[in-house]
Amino acid sequence: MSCASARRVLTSRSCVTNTYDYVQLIEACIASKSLRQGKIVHQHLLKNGNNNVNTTTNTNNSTAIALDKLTRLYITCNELELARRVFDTIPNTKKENNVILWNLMIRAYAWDGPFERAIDLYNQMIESGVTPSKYTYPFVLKACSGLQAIEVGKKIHDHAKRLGLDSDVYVCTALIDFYAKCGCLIQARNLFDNMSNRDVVAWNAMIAGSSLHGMYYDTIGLLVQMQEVGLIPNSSTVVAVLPAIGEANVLSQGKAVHGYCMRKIFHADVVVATGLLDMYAKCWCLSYSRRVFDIMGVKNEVTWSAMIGAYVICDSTTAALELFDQMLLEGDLSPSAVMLGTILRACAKLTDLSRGRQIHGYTIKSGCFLDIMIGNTLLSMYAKCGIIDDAMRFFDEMDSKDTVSYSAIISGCVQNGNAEEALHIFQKMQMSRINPDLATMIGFFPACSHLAALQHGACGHGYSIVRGFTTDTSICNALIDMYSKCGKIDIARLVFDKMHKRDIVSWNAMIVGYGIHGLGMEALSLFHVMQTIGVEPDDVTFICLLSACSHSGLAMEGKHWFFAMSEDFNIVPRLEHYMCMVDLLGRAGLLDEAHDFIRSMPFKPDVRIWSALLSACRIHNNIELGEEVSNKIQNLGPEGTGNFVLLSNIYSAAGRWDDAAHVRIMQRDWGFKKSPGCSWVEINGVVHAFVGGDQSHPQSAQINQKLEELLVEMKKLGYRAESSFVLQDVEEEEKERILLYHSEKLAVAFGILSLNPSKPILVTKNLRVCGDCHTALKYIAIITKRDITWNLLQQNLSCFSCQSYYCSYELAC
DNA sequence: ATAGGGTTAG
Repeated sequence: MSCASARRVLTSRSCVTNTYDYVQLIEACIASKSLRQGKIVHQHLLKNGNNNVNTTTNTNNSTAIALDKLTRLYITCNELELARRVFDTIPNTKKENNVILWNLMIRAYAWDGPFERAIDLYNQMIESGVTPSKYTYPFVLKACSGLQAIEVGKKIHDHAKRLGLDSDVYVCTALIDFYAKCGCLIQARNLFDNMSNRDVVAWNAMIAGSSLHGMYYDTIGLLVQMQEVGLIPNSSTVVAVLPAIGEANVLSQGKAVHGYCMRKIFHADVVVATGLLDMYAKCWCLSYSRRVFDIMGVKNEVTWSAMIGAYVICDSTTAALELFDQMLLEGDLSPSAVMLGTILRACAKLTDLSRGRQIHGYTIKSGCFLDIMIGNTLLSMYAKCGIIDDAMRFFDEMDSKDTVSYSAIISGCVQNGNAEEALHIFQKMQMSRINPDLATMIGFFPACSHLAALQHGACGHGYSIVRGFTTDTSICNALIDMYSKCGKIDIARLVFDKMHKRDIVSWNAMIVGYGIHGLGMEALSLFHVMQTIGVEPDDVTFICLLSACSHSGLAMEGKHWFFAMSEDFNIVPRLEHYMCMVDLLGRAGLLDEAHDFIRSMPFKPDVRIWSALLSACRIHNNIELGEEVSNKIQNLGPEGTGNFVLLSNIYSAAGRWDDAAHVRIMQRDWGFKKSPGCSWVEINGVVHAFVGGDQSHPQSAQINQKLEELLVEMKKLGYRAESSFVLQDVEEEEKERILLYHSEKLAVAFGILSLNPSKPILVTKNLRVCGDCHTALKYIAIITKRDITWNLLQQNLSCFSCQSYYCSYELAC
């Protein structure tokens, strides 16, 4: 019966007497995919057909057949919910021998999700006593790999084995595909090797699995072997191979595959062409990507997404947004969640908050707002645009959070200068039983670095070893940074030496580590090693190297490498490099040279450049130049927070109290706030912070008492309060009191009280350590026989006495 | 076929 005649039957109100007629009507609807007509038949069946149900076994049977057909119709028309509702009304007794209908239903879920329902249905099928067929397994296993449900999949593998179906080519290929997609490449390979007849599909499953997990050499090896046994790679093989080539950045291999596609005329296939486009982008060949894109006859939504993504990968962010606009103008396609995610990442890269907010609105309208991937991208976009409060609120309001959500907020907090909150969220993450993965840890270690939270960092290191992350280069880079900033330069070097593969970040991080420890010669010799083994330094390397020279007083070497940078390494110095040089010359006491250097710069000096010089004026007590530089900073406008403090301190130290007060008043009038000097110490994983004169700590009384005791002992050894560091005009005795309650000393005293005497005390400070505290610490270390170490956070505000960022009392300063 | 979170410098 055709659909048109079916419509006639229904609209003529002629009586459909027998359910068999319904079956024919529905079959007509399936053939023409006519959902509307199908629903009308369904209504009739419900009204009239019910009368027939339960009358005779015969009609009952045919009703079941009609319901079976209806289920198929709804599946064909992508109406999964309707299909399921009809499916559930078919009595179990009528479904026992109908494996095909079960398979169809499971396939529908495996195709569009929710995957859980495919697995539920499979289990229900077994419970109802229906024996799965070889067609059942590919579907239910696809659902398992979609959910990465390894354990469930293994159980299903057992079922198949018991039914003797695992030797079937289809089932076995499905199993290989499942194991490979879930990362169980060894199991997949075992099954593959034991197969008696491997067809192209089986090879493709194995290749796709290796490629997906970035196993480049395995992937290419399989591709070669497949041809050796006489099989010809098809377009699916090519599509499977491309991601591995892209990830491994092997352009030559990518071109070879492209050539193969041309010969086989695969390149006209949208999927193949999109794969090629993406591969070229990952090899940073944007122009090739664009050429593939431009000559494509058919482009679909994925193609556009891939091309826009290609621009984002290659840092052509503006071009990505332009192409997106062009696509919207052409008007045929509406952006998917994946594409919106890509656009949001472009906004984040450009810190284009208004555009990001606009896309956020769009995701709400289009409903893909609920997609967890989109949620995470939005979260990260807000964090990268510096709107951490919005990011936090967004995070709290997210319905479901996964590892990525936590990783994004943790690194977001660190990026926005709130490392303490990052550690806090990391702890919450563990309480909510979401396991930190590799990327989480890469975000977590910098939080430890910022707080010098060595215990947290070392725990994270242990966890990373257990989880097998420490073979990863980025993890090791983060560890080098963490250990060196927590004062453990030796461990940092150990991590560096043990690394399987070092990239430029590893070398830079290690050089910085030496720099902040005042080990300029080690930094230089590492730089030398780097060159002898042929590692090309980048622009960051020179910033690291110059700052290392600066903090070790290696002015000559610094100057040499600054000029060599552009002459021998073809690296054009940026403003940052010039800043390092001003800092280097200034610290070395070459104030005039530094000043001349600023005048000769090809850039307009900004606040940071002048501040570097001003700090040098403070170190070398050059009031005249200090005043001049300070005026320059004031003329630059209200960016120079904190510089008033520097100038005021210069006056105070010289006893020019009126001038100092004048600067302070000016600062107040300009509405600047000085960030308070703050010191902290980590005790059993808890960070305790103190500001000067702080009495808010629960153990404040004990701390004060300890300090008074120490003062007596220190005086016996010859300590004299260095009152020039008290920048207020008060009596000597008062000055001694103020100095005693500086945040540095509070933190040290608390460390002595709380930590086992055998344990070293690491005190971290956000600003320069006061010279009196520096001296006092040496006495305290001797009196208490403790290993006490400073850790300074701000590069520009290094240790007052030795001008190293990080300094141990044992150092000769 | 496209796809979320990540390391170094100032």
